[in-house]
Amino acid sequence: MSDHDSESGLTRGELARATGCNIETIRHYEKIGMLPDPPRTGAGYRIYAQSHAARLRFILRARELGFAMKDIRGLLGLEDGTAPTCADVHARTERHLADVRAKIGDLKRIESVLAGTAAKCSGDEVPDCPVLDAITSSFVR
Amino acid sequence: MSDHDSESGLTRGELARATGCNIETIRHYEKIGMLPDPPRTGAGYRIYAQSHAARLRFILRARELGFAMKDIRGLLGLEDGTAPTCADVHARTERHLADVRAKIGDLKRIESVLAGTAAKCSGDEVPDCPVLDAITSSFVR
DNA sequence: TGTAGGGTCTGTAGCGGCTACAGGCTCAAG
DNA sequence: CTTGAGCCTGTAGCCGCTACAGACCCTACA
Repeated sequence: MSDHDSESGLTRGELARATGCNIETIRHYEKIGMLPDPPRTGAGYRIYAQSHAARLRFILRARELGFAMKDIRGLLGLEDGTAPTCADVHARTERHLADVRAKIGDLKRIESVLAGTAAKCSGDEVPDCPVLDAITSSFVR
Repeated sequence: MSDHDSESGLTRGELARATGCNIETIRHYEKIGMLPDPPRTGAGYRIYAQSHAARLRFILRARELGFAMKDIRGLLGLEDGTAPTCADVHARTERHLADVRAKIGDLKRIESVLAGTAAKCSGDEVPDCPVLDAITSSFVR
């Protein structure tokens, strides 16, 4: 199978290189139904079309944006088999955005505790490490 | 075993309630060596001392602060069997703090992409959902 | 035509950090 | 003496991959 026998038609390795996705991950996504099973050659090799690549790229970008797998399924219309409406997508995005903001808040609280305690300790000889003390007595949230 | 036969001496369930930790998690931490095996009654019931409770609280707080398990091991002196020096603790905290800040940065980039795209879409009838378009074409990082 | 090397195929096991059973034992209260 | 809660062990499952092993196939070069 050369690179040029048709404009499309990628092997699994080619798809992996084209998308930057780990080759095993592609198989994984097929197994869990995130990517449709591609057609095969006589010998059983997968042949991916550009539509597969587009879908995989979508999944990878959504993942970069922190969407959970079940959200990505929803965005792809895999939950009930119907294409999601614009309102669906909007709602899902807003919910995810709220989660992201909450997580930022959590991490900022963590950051301030860590920064405060690390500043107290120069790393030199100090009895009763203030960092360990802070961990044993700090409450986050 | 009553609650009052000695000042200390907790069963597993009591320890779980006292620390807010899931009872199974305690067993898990013992299995992976984060908590020492406690002494047992004749019938095999675990009896935890206050030192176990203190250690478990330490682990739980460190976890709340987002430390990875291997860092917590380090903070507890479980990596090489020696108590960590103040400098060790400081370095580990600074490294973790840097990780936390990096994660905050990642999430903020994600937030801005999500907020920007969600704002473009009212959820009403719009051709070519801008959210899906943004996902298919946005790069984070 | 043979062979070496890459790529691909399948199935399965492992990671971290738990969580949730099943099936049995023990303990305290009534 | 029974009942029900709690404890014991071992094992399996969760997510989202990742990494094999062992077999097959395909291409290039001699």
